[in-house]
Amino acid sequence: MAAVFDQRVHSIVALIPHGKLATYGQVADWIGAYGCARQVGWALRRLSLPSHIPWQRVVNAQGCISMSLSREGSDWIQRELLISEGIPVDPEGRLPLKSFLWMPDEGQISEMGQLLRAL
DNA sequence: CTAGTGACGTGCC
DNA sequence: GGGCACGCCACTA
Repeated sequence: MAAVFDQRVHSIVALIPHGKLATYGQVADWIGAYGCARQVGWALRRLSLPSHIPWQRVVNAQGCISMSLSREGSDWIQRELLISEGIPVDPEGRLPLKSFLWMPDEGQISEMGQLLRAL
C-alpha cells in the first residue's frame, strides 16, 4: 500500500525529462516537504523494480549516486540507466550534476501544483 | 517505548 | 577538497 507521500514523490519524479537529473532535496521541496530529503529516498526505495517511474534520475546534492549495500545492486542499475540516457557516470558514481540538473520553468511548477492538488 | 540506522541536506570547521 | 553535528522521519530491533 502506497502512502500519499509516496504518490506525491512518484508523480513529481515522473515529470523529470529524459536525460535530466533532480536531487532528493529538490523533490522534497517541490512536494512541500522542505528538509525531508530522506523521506524522498525512502519513497523511492519502496518502489518495486522494474518501474515506469524514472527513479534513476534522482541523485543526491553532492552530484553522485548514493551507493549503499542495502540497495542490493539497484545503485549499480541506476548507474547503467543514467549512462544509457547519455549521462556520464564514473566508477565511483560521480556525475556532472550541474550540467544535467533539471530546472523546471513556471509552467512545469504549476503542473506540479495540479498533480499534488489531485491527491 | 527507546535507540539505532539510513537512496539526504545544510552549515560549520 | 574532507569531516562532523544536527535536523529530518520511516523503519526495525
